[in-house]
Amino acid sequence: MTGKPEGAQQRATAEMVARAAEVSRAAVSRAFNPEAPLKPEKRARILKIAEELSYTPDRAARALVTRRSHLVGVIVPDVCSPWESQEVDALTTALQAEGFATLLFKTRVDSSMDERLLTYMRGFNPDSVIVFAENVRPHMLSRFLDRAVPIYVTYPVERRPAEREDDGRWPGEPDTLFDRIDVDQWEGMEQAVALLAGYGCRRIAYLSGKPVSLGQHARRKTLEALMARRGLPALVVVPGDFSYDKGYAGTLDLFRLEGGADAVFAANDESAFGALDALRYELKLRVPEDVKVIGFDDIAQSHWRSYNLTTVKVDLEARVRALVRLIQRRLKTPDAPAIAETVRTRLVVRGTVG
Amino acid sequence: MTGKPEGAQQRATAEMVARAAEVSRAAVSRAFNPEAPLKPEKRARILKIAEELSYTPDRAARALVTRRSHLVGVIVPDVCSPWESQEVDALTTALQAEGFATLLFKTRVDSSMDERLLTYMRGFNPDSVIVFAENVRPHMLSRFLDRAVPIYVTYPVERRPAEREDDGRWPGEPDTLFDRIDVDQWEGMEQAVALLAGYGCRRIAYLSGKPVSLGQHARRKTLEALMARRGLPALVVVPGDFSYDKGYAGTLDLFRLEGGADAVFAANDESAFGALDALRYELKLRVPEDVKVIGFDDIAQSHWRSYNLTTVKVDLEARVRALVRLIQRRLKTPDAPAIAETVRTRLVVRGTVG
DNA sequence: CGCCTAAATGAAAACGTGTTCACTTTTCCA
DNA sequence: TGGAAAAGTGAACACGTTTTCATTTAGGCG
Repeated sequence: MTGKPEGAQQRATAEMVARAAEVSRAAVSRAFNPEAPLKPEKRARILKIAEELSYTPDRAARALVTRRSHLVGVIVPDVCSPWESQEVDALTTALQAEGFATLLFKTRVDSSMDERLLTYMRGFNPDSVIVFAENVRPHMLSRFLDRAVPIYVTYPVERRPAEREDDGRWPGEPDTLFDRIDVDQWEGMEQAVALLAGYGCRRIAYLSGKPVSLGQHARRKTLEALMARRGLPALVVVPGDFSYDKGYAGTLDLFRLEGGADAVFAANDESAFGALDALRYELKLRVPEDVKVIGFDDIAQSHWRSYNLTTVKVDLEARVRALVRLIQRRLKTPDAPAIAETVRTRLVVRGTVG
Repeated sequence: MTGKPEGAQQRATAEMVARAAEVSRAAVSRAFNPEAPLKPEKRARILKIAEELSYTPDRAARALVTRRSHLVGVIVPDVCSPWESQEVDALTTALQAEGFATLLFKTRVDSSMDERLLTYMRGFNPDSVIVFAENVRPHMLSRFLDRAVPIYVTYPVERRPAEREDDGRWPGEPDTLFDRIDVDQWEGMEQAVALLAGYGCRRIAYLSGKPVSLGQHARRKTLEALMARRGLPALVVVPGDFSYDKGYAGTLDLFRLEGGADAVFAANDESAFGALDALRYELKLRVPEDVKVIGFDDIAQSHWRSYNLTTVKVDLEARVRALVRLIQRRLKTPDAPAIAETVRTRLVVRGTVG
């Protein structure tokens, strides 16, 4: 008994279908391309025979001549993270519906973007590349990928002030080379700060994510700007790395060594869970009575009864829709000017505030 | 300012490298294949020039002639689920290290396996296919994929009794056509039942997963066999679908309508969280004092303080290692007999028991 | 220095498809 | 019915590789 049993026929080829249908190979090719001119009854006959032989055009061969692989490279630091897996899930579904396939690659968010990974990925000829690693800056990508390949970097920005303060990390405006999806963090965070202020919170702590993440950096800047507007005291910044464990430990440090806070604003939901558990089980504080907690993302776990987290929701569906729309547009008109779409955020109020 | 600026040169081709290095195209090809005969200094020169032109062999073209795409198709029902995302993550890392890329597809676990998806996927010529959808039976796959493509179905089985009782769903032993990774659920569940019995639990409920899942079905069978051995009363089966919400609702039903239980054994960790929250926050019962709870998988969230779940851990790393090992073996010797590797399970004791 | 063997090399043939370009057939209108 | 325009069709080329097969070059030994 072998893994490749006797009947292991090779895949059917267009040539074989052509022979069986007594037409030319070109006709077979045209049968699978709806726009190509071909007499309807002939197309039907060809497709029928193709079905019987279970023939499908070989995408590798097709890619060679059409310059379209229908592959979309997706670079993600950590598929395990609930937020990223949610994003990969939605994206894969959307791409699949449009005739693409997801080519998944992993990088480490704490390493600078691996040059080898980009070269490696390029070998597969993706039609497009989506980078969810927030530490990746476009100028890295431009060195290694063909300009013809549209690249999408999801880069969360603060909306106001329009000028970015810490621009050393985003030099020379190379971002206009790429289409971009921006997450407007202002709106949701404005609502969050308003809510906290309404409850009289003054001393607010920010439980940060990995320092290399541009997104969490923007989050902190936004928070500081919003608090300054309301005349609140300076933000207390607690180092973190997006993980539950760091959220837990950081919160312990905050309350044992740094004098605590009225509210903890976490860079993402997962670390907010860590903060919650530290407050409740280790520090014996009540949430929301003693301390308020707010997260960022609104992952599926946030509505679980044990956490029931108030959080700033990013419109993931809209983000994925925009992404796919931009890819299609770019592939259709490669020379169109680069554009940036913006995705909104809004506060979801649950049990950890009020 | 356009998305495809003036300097948008096409990708370098072997032909261009050959011309620049004043050698033949064949030499360039050989330079990238370490086993191919080529004078060392010449290889070095070619590689240097290739580097300068940032040339990489086109994998689509290469696949056409070598019949190796270096693509591995992975079919997953739901990337969002913590367990599956953990598996995809580990697998992607391992495949990447071996020179493969993950081609990710999504199906719905509650649908019967979509035939269109398989045909669609086949068009990309994956070297191998890994199916994590537990409802997929091999005979579906054999109709749509070439026999030359090794397929891996992860199929959790009960170890003892060796004979499977409900074999209608796994007809005619077609499984020997494919390499297989089996999860031996017996060992870990034996430990779990022993622990529960030690605490005097007699009325045990099983919070099941989706009915179509062969894995959860095997889990129930194993549990029943283990309980029968110890002379425990019959298992109380609560319908579920692996989700938190169903775990929550199912547990409410169990205690309000079915008379409750001493212990709840959930088909996976996520639904165990639902059970826990229902017990604590809605039914006002104490865990583990009033009711014990045990999960299955040991996902990352299980050690979070709010849950701190006792659970049966599946050795994910071993499973992924075995998977990659089997793929390599099959690609090297396509005619080798099909084999099945077994992955162990063991109980991780945390706070929800004892 | 000359022969024989082994290693290195390039020309050319695949691999399976899409597409151009002539060519043939059909359709439509006068 | 004739002719022109339109539509349908097939042969051949291109896409970028790997690999076979002659051929050339280098190497070792007498």
